[in-house]
Amino acid sequence: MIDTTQKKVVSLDKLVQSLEEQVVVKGWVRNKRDSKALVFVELRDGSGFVQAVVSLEDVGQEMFDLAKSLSLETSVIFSGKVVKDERQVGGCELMVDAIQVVQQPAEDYPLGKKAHGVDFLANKRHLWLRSRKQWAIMRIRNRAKYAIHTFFQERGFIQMDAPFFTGNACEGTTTLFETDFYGETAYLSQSGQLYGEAMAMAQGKIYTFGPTFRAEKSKTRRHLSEFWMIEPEMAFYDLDMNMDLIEEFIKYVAADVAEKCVKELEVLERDMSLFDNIKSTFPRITHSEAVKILRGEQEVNGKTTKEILEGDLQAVKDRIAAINEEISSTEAEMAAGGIKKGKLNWMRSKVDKLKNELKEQEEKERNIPQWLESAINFPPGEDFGGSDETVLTRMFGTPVFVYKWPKAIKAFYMKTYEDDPEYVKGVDLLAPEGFGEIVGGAEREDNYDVLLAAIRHHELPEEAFEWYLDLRKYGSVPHAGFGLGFERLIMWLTGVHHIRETIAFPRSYGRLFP
RNA sequence: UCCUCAGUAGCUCAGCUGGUUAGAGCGGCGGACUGUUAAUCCGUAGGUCGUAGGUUCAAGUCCUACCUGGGGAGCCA
Repeated sequence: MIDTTQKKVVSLDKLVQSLEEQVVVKGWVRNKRDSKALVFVELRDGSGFVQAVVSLEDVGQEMFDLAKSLSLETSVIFSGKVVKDERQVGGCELMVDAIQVVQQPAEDYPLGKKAHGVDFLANKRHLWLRSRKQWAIMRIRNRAKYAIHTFFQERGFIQMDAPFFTGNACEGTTTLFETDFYGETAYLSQSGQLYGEAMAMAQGKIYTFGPTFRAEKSKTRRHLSEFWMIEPEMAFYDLDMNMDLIEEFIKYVAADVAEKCVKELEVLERDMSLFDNIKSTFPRITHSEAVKILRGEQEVNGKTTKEILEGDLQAVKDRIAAINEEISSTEAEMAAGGIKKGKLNWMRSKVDKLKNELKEQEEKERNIPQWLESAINFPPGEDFGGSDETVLTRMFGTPVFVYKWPKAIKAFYMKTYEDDPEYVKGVDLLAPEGFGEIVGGAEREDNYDVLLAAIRHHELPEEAFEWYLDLRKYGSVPHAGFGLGFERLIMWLTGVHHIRETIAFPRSYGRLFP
């Protein structure tokens, strides 16, 4: 039994500050390697990681055998001396003098050290969260959330909570979850925006930060049934001010995460060029310009979509050739024999990785011509598909604002251009690297008659919008706001290619457990 | 709802135009190794090949339906 009251208990992220001291650490066994007189135990405690070294000479046979018997994810308390070791990631390791097992699992830990498939991991999400990569993502999510609140709080925004139960499908477009509300049909909220507008007329500048629900049977890596959204709403803001705010906001959050989550981004091997690209001014183009760019009628930095995409396609083809070459040469080498087992394993895992990359590249090879086809033949006045967003941001390499949208494809509450009534003052911010639309916003229609006409035109139940129309009746002002998909932002910041990894327990089509 | 790909050991996968008794690595277990970083060596256990039909002398392999999952479309953040 280790007397934790007599010794200094240290969290692993701070361990290096206690060099040459006797300390106690508490955590879980992440991995273990043993030999005749040494056991290496990799520990994690939530704050960080360390390698603990148990030497037979130091601890005696009984405790050494205990160390040897530790299995993955055993919860433990170790005491020992912190020693400097440049070979270790944290710069130090723990020379153990005593071990206490808190709980030793009776069964093998289901998650191995080798890669698993997505379905298996999703079913073991409650355990998957303990792994390094998920640990890093959850910490970045936490930091981003903190940064978002800080950003708005420092600028005088008031946080508000919009209701989850709503009486009507407010924008009338998406499929919502139905529930029973004391005998009445209620829906789970798909957006807090309309309520945010009411609060903005009371508080000036507000933001919501809560869950929203969409019952779309989407099976893509960008969709969730339950996700978190940040929805600021500002009185006396027009579209330009809205875009200024979005840009400042995104830059602030990204810079904060880049500064405060260095370790986490390292674990994720995030390509840090993102955080440089984001420093430049985000281009602002109208929907009509975006269409021209897609169709190849307008160049970006002297290049057309055709030139860029054909270049990308060639690069993909070269990569495929290179992968195939590497796979066959490695396999030939393996078949030739005379290779040590360790090396052979290494080669085998290399081939596995290459084959996976090959599948991805081949998918790209199939996709790019379709993307180009879709871009070049893009019908003016339509909304963008996923590939069009990818193509568009590919042209710039930075986030891009697309504003001034055709009225027909946008929501009823967006303000019409006074001098160009076929267009509305909506704006989307598209993230690069294929992450797609992360922000959707607009200046809201503030004229009572125009808004009422829009509600009727969209055949929405007028009585449900009476209170919303009231906002235009009593002291209506120009106002604007936007919605940021929190998980999409996290995807982009972390570079993970699946939105289901950005939230602790994702809810998506076909996934209710764990 | 539609298109598309997949389901073989606990996990990740191989299994060719159907043809003896179903393969590997990891993990497990037993043993060896004084410094290892999913990556030392030897041995060992582990499978009604998603389900149900069908074709055939013969089905993991071909056909049909269904189930489950991946990716995408639609819709969106």
